[in-house]
Amino acid sequence: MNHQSTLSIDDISRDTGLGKDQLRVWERRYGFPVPVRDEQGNRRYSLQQLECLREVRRLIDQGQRPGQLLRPDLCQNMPKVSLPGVSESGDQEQVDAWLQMEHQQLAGLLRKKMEKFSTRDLLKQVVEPLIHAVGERWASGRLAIFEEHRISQLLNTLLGHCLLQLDADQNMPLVVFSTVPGERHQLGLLMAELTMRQQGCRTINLGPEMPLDELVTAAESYHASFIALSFSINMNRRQVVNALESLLELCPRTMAIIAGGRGVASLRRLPAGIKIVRQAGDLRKMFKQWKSV
Amino acid sequence: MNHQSTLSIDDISRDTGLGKDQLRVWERRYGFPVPVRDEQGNRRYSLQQLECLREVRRLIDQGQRPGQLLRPDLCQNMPKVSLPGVSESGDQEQVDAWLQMEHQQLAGLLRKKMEKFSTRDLLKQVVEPLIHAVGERWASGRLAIFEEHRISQLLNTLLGHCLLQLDADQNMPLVVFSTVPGERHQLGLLMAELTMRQQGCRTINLGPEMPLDELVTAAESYHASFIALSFSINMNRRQVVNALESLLELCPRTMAIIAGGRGVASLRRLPAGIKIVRQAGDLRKMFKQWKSV
DNA sequence: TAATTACATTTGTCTAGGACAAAAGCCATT
DNA sequence: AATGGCTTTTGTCCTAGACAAATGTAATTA
Repeated sequence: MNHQSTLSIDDISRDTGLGKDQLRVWERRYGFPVPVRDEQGNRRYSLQQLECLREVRRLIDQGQRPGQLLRPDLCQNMPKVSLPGVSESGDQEQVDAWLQMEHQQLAGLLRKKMEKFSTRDLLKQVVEPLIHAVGERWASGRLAIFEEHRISQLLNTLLGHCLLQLDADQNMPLVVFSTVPGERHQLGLLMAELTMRQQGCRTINLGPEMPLDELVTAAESYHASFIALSFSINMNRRQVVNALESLLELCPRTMAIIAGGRGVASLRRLPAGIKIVRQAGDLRKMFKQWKSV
Repeated sequence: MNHQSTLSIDDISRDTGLGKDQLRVWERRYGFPVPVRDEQGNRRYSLQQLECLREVRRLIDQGQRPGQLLRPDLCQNMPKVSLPGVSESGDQEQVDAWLQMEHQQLAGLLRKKMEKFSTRDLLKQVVEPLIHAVGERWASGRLAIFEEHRISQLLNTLLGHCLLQLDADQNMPLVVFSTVPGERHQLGLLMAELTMRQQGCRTINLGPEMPLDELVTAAESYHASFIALSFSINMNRRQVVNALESLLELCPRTMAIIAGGRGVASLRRLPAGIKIVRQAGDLRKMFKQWKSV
């Protein structure tokens, strides 16, 4: 009795990241997407609509507005993705080659690079270009979702491996890492942890999506000096600011909050008392300041 | 203008995992939780209510029913958690000690164990007891959420490390790993990947929560022979069966689906054509069969 | 020219109460 | 113990209205 290859509003919401209310109100206002109804009157979407909505999601993330974009006939003629003048980095070709390799080969290659390079060089020359390229491609629709996941997962294990080999310095501060609920990307988190561990910090990574009050409790219970959060470009500003403000309220004054990642780099004004990391240099400055206290 | 230390329905939904509709309908039916309202009539919950709802969540996951549990005065007198007669394993004391260690020490210890033991022994003697203990403690409320996350994350990097050291055999089948949307736990996934890689399988881990259609597309594009899914005990049966049925419809006949984990071990009848892994031995049998085709 | 300010529009999320099917509990029968 | 049928419980979906936060646009000031 499975509605053959049509999807419920719940399926669509899960697979596109759009809210259920959002889907219903779009239908009411813009006439898209209009699903068929089953015998109980529940919405049933087609696979084509799912595909289309994923595209819409990407375009909106890039700054397009629903009112401009959504028209009843959208499934038929999807506007081409407007490619922003991407400043492709120099390693472009190399990264291209990596992305086209067979998976086991790529894994082997990265493992070798890991042994050859220092952690610092590995981040600069391998991890960052890869993450950057994947992000670019995904945003412009040139990379399948599952490919993004595959690479993320691979980098995840790779970075974890690096991390295990770096020892912490008991005289350096303890930093707790996480992301706010709704932010699932943890690569940025691992990169941040790696960078700080490299400087000798003691680090505890709680993984993604820690409820804010739990996060504060955790940091207190571990006697941490810093809470570090990472925000990917996909997070919308409102969510980010909202989360940071809530966190500030919950947090004791003695704890410093560090925010990093693309989702936060472009923020104009944000809650006072939050430190934003835009460059690696900012970190060193921060710890210097911390030591002098 | 931040509503000081009261939470919106969105906050509560995020931090407890309960649906917004669910919260509203509970209020209507059982008189709990009843939030105060702000000047626009929107619900504002207290921190106490959040705490209480988390407890409720745990109890319901253990099999209690909302109608029995929820009463208007619930915040005042919370029923004690009923401890099931846990059959603690023999390594109990050791695991206890691990959980109470300082984080950096534990990390160091596990790293050493990793070097000393074979992958197989590591899984049996370190990883499985830890996961089991964490699961037990979490379910009975003896372990904070953030502690569960901390250990999971640590094991995650540990397992990733093991994985990088195992080589794949070109003559063995290619297996793609993921979890269905809604299943966020990825430790089981890593354990499964490790187990199969140990037998020489080529593996691709797509990380958790891959939309089902994407998952099938991925498996086809990599020319995989198997799709392996892992289900934690927290998934409810309906979701599991539903997901598996949908997947079967999308999947070409030449692809085999493997399901494993606590969430699937207790299932009576499930869609035909899905292979369930209850013991490690099942795997060997499966591959033997595969080779003979 | 660039930054403010004021006003208009767009857009996401909330609300209420009704409806209904799937899940769980219960009881009698094989 | 297992099966089939009945009742209750429970989560999710529905509609349509409301409103504030975000964004765009125009006018004004430095």
